[in-house]
Amino acid sequence: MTDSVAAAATTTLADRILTDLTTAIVEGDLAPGEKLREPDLARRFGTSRGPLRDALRRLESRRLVVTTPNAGARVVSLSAEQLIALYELREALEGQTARLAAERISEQELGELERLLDTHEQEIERRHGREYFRQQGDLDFHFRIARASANALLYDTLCVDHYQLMRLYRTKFSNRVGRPHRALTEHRRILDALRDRDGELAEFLMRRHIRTARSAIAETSAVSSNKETTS
Amino acid sequence: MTDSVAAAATTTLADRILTDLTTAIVEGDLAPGEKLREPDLARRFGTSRGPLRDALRRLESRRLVVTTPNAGARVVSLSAEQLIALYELREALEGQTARLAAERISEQELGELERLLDTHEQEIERRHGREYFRQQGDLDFHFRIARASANALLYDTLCVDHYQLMRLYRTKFSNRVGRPHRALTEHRRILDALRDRDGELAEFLMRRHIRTARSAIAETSAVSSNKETTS
DNA sequence: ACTGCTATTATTGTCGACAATCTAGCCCGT
DNA sequence: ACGGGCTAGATTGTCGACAATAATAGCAGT
Repeated sequence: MTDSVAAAATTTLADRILTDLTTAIVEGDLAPGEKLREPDLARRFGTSRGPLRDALRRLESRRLVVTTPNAGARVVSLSAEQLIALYELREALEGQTARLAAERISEQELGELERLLDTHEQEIERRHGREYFRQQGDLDFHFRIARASANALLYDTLCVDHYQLMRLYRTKFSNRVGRPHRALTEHRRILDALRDRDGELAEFLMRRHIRTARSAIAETSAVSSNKETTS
Repeated sequence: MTDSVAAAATTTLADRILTDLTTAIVEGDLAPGEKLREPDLARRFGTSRGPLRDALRRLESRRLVVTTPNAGARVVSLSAEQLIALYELREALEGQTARLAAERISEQELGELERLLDTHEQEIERRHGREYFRQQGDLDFHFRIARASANALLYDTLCVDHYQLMRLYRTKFSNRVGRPHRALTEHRRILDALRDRDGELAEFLMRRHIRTARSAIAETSAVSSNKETTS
């Protein structure tokens, strides 16, 4: 489900710690900026510090923790500037996945995408479309396109290296009224472009779609930074 | 020189191993696909396996080694398909850096880029422009633009995570006659676009520039795979 | 000779302890 | 009272040894 090719059945301790720590961070159990003390965490997961350090290193490569030599690891805490940078990265990567997907997506994948968007529409209409599920679904749409781009490196960079980071910083900003409908429409247009095998248009629409989300963030953070300077 | 902000003066053992192993891989001292046995490497670098495993994990995040659980690490060995995927990733990332750099680059950085290209021209003319130096210079141009994009995440993804991998797989393909001149011209056009603050054009030119290199690779690998099937 | 199993070996995964470094609180001098 | 240096505690970095898993070589049987 998560990885590309059939993952090895054997699961090492560091693997388990990695997933547990990841959920702990994303669910907010470990707050952004919080110090991650190796002895504490080792006790918490019932292992020694060896596998734990291993897991921390992998979390670092997924940008969920930042480490400074001799000073340990902290949960990542993105500034508004860094969050915008993340969206600028997404815009580039996902634009390319859309372009490539238009050339390479299969009929079956097109059908699955269509059904996915139908589900989203229903969710939004009966207002079960509350944040949590909708967000997951939104990312699901984006990641299926990444998979359809048939570029494992692009897929990994997006869906492995930055997936949890996006999840972590998504909650706070995508709750403007009317946005779900708008986003769904944008998704449908992108799907149309894919079906037409129009890579150029698919990229254009995908980039604009992400840029829209980025703008919302930029506004929000501008407001909050104003509040800071005012208070 | 390598990192963005002033790197901490303290250098841990894992850091030293990381750089040494990186050069060993890029210089070809460790061949692609070669098994990396932890006890051997630990002896080679005169440390224990702890810091070595640490370094291996970081090399994994830079995609220079691939690790499978309980089976150890190997030096990366890209297939033609994966190499093309790398260039598709570069096209997306560097196109975006060019676009952003057009908005954000300083006059001083513009001047430095111009001087760099002048140096390249001289190198090419007196045919000191043999592969090694030219490649370094080429990457230098690309990375200065990444820096000028003022997006630390984009810069790191390109210049930290994928730099050595690009170095490793660059030697083999960029030696077509006349290509240096052509590439220099393309670089100058990109610089023009940056100076004009024309982000859209800068992105277009950068993407085409990288796509050209990718096509050369696709041809070469097609030829070699033909040879394989013929033999 | 070849296939399949078994035992040995080697390599990776994990652990606890020691050394080096950083952090925090205290004491002292001005 | 305030600041600087010093000591004590805690935390990270490193090491060597043990356990678990995988790879290999040898052997037996067909």
